Amino acid sequence: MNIGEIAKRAGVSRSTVSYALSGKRPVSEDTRQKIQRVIDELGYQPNASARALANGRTNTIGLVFPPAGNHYTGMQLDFIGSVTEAAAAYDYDVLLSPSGVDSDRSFQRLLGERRVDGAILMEIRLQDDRLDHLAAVDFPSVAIGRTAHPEGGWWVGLDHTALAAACVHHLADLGHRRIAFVNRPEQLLRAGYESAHRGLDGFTKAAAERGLTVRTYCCGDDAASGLACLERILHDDPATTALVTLNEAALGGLYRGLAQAGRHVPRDFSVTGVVASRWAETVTPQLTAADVPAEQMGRLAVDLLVERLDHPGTPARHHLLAPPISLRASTAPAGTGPADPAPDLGAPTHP
Amino acid sequence: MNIGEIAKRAGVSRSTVSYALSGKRPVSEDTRQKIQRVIDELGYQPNASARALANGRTNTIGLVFPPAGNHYTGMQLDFIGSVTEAAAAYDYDVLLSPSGVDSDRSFQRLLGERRVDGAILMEIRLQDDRLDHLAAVDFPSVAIGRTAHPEGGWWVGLDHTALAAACVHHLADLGHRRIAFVNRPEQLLRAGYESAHRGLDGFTKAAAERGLTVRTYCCGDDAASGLACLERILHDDPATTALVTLNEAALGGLYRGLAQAGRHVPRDFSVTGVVASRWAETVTPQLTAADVPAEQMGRLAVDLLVERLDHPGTPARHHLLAPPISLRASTAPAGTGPADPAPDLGAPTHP
DNA sequence: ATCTGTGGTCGAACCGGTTCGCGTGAAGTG
DNA sequence: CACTTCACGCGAACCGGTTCGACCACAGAT
Repeated sequence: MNIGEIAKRAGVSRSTVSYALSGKRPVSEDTRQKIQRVIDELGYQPNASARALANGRTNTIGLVFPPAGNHYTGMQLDFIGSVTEAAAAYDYDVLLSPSGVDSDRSFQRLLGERRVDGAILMEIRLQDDRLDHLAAVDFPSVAIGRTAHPEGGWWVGLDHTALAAACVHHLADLGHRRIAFVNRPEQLLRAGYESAHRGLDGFTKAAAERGLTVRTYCCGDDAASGLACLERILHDDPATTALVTLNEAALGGLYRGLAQAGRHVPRDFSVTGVVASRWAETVTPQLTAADVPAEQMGRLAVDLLVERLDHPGTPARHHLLAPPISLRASTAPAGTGPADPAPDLGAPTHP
Repeated sequence: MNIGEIAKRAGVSRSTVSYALSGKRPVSEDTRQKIQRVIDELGYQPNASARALANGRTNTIGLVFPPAGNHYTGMQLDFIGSVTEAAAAYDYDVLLSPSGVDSDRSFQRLLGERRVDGAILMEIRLQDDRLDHLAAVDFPSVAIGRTAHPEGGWWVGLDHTALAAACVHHLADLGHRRIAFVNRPEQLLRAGYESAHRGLDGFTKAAAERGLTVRTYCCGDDAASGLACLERILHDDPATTALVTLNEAALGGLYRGLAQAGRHVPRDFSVTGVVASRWAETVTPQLTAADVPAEQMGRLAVDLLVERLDHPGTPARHHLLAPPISLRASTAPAGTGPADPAPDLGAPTHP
């Protein structure tokens, strides 16, 4: 079931079969049909490894998606799905690598062993050794996210600074004066995750601009952490009336914490942030948030990578997205509820 | 940067380098060190395609994960993550294929072009043409899920029948007499998805056994559908006091519907089902449910596949899991709330 | 001193494709 | 009619590994 077998049965040489298939040289209609019949009959498909070896391309792209903390987030799922489908449209397959760093065996395999033609990286850090490495060896790649110095790179990113600022302005416009920021886990912040840093920056600057009183928190990527975080927020400043979050996995926990503290959303407390729409719509009341356009980003990343692969030497391109805030039901003007919380609500307990 | 270059610089033949690397024939300590030095110096890594071509194994497994309906579910994410990590531990890479059927280009590439040594399939149907095809050509694969006739196959599955029944018994024990079943989308049921069918079976039989009054519903995989579904449930039978669901993506919508209808969970209405713990813990109150052990299932699937690859001819094995129900906060004895809902609650409206 | 065994190495063949150079015969051109 | 042009097909080399058979040197056995 290899090309030699086909050639033999069709009574031609191996090269003729190859040319009949690729069309890179003319082949008479007669022999082409003869070959095609044999191929259909035997159900022949050329071996991918042999082809890759011969022409130096694997027709595979690598998707590097390190676990964020200990588990994977919903946003990662959206990226994986959209990247895979976009790649399939270009007849590329996608190879997964859970690598967090440059030195991971899996990362080394991708590059060193030339398993993939190019790579898409997720969970970018402001200083990212993987991207540095890739740039140093001039390996075609596209980042979903951007480093501290994205100039001259290929990436598709979200303007977390602007998005977080927009959330602040939205709350400030509604009259909120004391708001909290719920970030990704501390370990990710320390590791330099760009969304965590840029989001925090945007929040802090916009809050200063509007003269707001703020507190910022790190929060684990799960509901229990969200609950605990909300309890800390209300403990630290019971007069807080709103929060902004980047942490979609904690969202359910934040809501639960508010419910347990007797704060009704949005009457007593407004919640907003930067979250994929599927999560924003899951909670009750639905979250007013900047929707992360994950499918679009995945598709754009593949488009960029394919362009880079097809036209080596093209100057670098990128896309910086800043989706608008979708008004749903979790924010409301401040002060419609009690301005000062009842004294016994300061440190809520739970079962 | 190929093996010939290494050989030249080390002053030996290509075959000697190969043997030094693989250890399949003795190589003197001297030459081995000489070779190793050159390799370290040049950072040489053998080309994966060439190696795959020569020894007929790609060291890659395929993960076939069709979109469920139009998008991907959280459970799929958990599988993808755990499969990828388990595979990495065996030094296997994972190739993604979003194929729904046998004839997809991406599926054909995986098999016909021999891109992978084996495959793991998700979203199994009771009659699954992909599995039939794989069995026919004796291609090593493991299913996450089981068909109508799983005998003699390799799979790791969840006992949806028993799990759904356990939910029913749990509710019946609490005194609920009128309960609803919220299934996956109708299109998936029609397509023969095993979880949807076996879950429905288990629910129906157990309900009959306990003499309960039931209604069953299909529901889209998103919050809006969940809300709509709950409205239908209360419209069709306002006396319903509990529901069982397999649909984790609809969960948020179901809760929202209950809230809008003025039914307090769990006082007026109990909710349970078969749902991954990360989702069960996100909603408020947390869901009492049979937790889908997705990470464990992914790991087991990889274990089975690797065993099958390493020892061809081993008799088929499988794992059928039936995790217990985790008691959380969404179920309570029936009848503690109003037995008959207030008349104006029959057909709730929403903004 | 010859035979046998074995550690160590090499050259060549092979995996299954692609591609280059060349040869052929027929058609087109002056 | 000689001369180019081009469609068509073949054989051989190549991609970068692995593996088989053979060879040599030196050890221990007889």
